[in-house]
Amino acid sequence: MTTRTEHAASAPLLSATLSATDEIRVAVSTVIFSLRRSSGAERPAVVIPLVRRTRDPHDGQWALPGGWLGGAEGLEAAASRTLAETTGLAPSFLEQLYAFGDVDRSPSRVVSIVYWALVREDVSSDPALENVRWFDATALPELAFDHNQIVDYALWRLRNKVGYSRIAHGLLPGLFTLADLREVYEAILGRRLDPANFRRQVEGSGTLIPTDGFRTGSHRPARLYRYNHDVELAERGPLPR
Amino acid sequence: MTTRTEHAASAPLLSATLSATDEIRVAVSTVIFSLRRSSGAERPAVVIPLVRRTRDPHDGQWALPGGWLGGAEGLEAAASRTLAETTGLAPSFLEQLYAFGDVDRSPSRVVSIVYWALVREDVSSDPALENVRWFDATALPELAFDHNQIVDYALWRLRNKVGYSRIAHGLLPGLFTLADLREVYEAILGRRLDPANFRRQVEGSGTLIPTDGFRTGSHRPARLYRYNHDVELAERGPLPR
DNA sequence: ACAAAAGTGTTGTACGTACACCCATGA
DNA sequence: TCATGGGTGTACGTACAACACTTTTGT
Repeated sequence: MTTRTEHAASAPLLSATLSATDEIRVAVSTVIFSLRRSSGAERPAVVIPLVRRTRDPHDGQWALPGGWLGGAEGLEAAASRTLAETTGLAPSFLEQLYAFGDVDRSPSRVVSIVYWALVREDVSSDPALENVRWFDATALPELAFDHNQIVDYALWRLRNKVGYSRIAHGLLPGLFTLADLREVYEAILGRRLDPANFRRQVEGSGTLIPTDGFRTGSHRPARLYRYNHDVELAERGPLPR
Repeated sequence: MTTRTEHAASAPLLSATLSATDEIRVAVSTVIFSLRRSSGAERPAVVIPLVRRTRDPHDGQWALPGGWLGGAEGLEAAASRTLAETTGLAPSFLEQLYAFGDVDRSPSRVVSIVYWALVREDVSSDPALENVRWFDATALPELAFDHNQIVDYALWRLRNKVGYSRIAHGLLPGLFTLADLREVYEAILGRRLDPANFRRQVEGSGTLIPTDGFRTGSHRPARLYRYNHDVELAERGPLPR
């Protein structure tokens, strides 16, 4: 048995089905989360932008924004490009989700490196773009390729990560009340949280800085906070950058 | 601004540096963890197999086992193949780690999908293979490419995951004592654990089944346990398989 | 008998949850 | 004045760390 470790040459092994690598193409897609408050007095909803396909594999269906990886472009850079082209915004959080490479996930052989991102809700309703629509992440239509599974996984990661990191701040503008922040958690987790306990938890975490401002408008004014940028939104282990 | 979502065609965007995708090749590598008990009365050590490169990029240096992704081969299948070629063993745990795709991580453009795996220590010392050597994971030489960073990240994931899942069982044979299991945790985490508290924690988790066997030899005999295969080694969210 | 590991019991602290209660504002 | 959300106080239960203690073997 031969040991194959070379990254610069490949010798056929046992089976002829291990064909040349040139047939494999690399794509980068991104699951972009934002928040949309329905015009009424509703709770905010987690939304993601999808793009309608205009070509043959799954023509007409909705798909995640993405594109081919450029030859002089890193993975994260490709995801950022995707994101800018779709939303026109800079993400407050961007992380690799997973690499999908099943043989039958596309008619041709495609390995998709999928990222997920958060964008603040400020201007995310900036629809100067054709063929882009924002969907409620919990009520998606049938998407192209395996993109439904991918979004499910991204949602799972989001809900998971919100429990042990401070990424929820990445969905809010610079100034916000504790009720705003709690609503983000509630929208992501899908359940109500106790306001009193939530306050103490997040106040004790050292990630919030109280300001002198208050939000007035209804009932007792609520203090405005801003995010403490000394702490990272999420730890990523010993990964580059 | 044009929105690009097509997975089947790529139109050049703004810059000519986004060249054709055919130059990009996809490799799969695997960080394989096992345990090695030094012959003396030592604590077990976390070890990984490395392969000496015999070709030009980083010729002679040690590198992670891996190879080119086959055209008819899924990502996980490619990692399994790698693993079998290196150790001759079936993994007790196999999970995708990360996709590395920086432009300058190799002289040619290579995107590496990296997996990490656990193999039980039974036969992992089966060195019928050339150019393969097992190294203490905490004392590695300088490796080829960015493989030192990759191993660091895999070690971080291992230490992390051992805290909230039962993957430690994946490093032990079918029957083991609580002291065996505790030693695995101690080897991975690098610190001693209280035997009394450890016992209660793991007994209460429902993942262990006590057998009638005991291990004798020194002092009071210890009960042998086996793993409860009804529970998964680790939850993976809504991922396929 | 003694050393050492196997195994049990007890206690204190930290933290999350539930919920009662007061405060400040708009209407 | 009342309704409502902002904000504080408190009691309970679980989880975990620390550590004293008993049990069972080999030597």
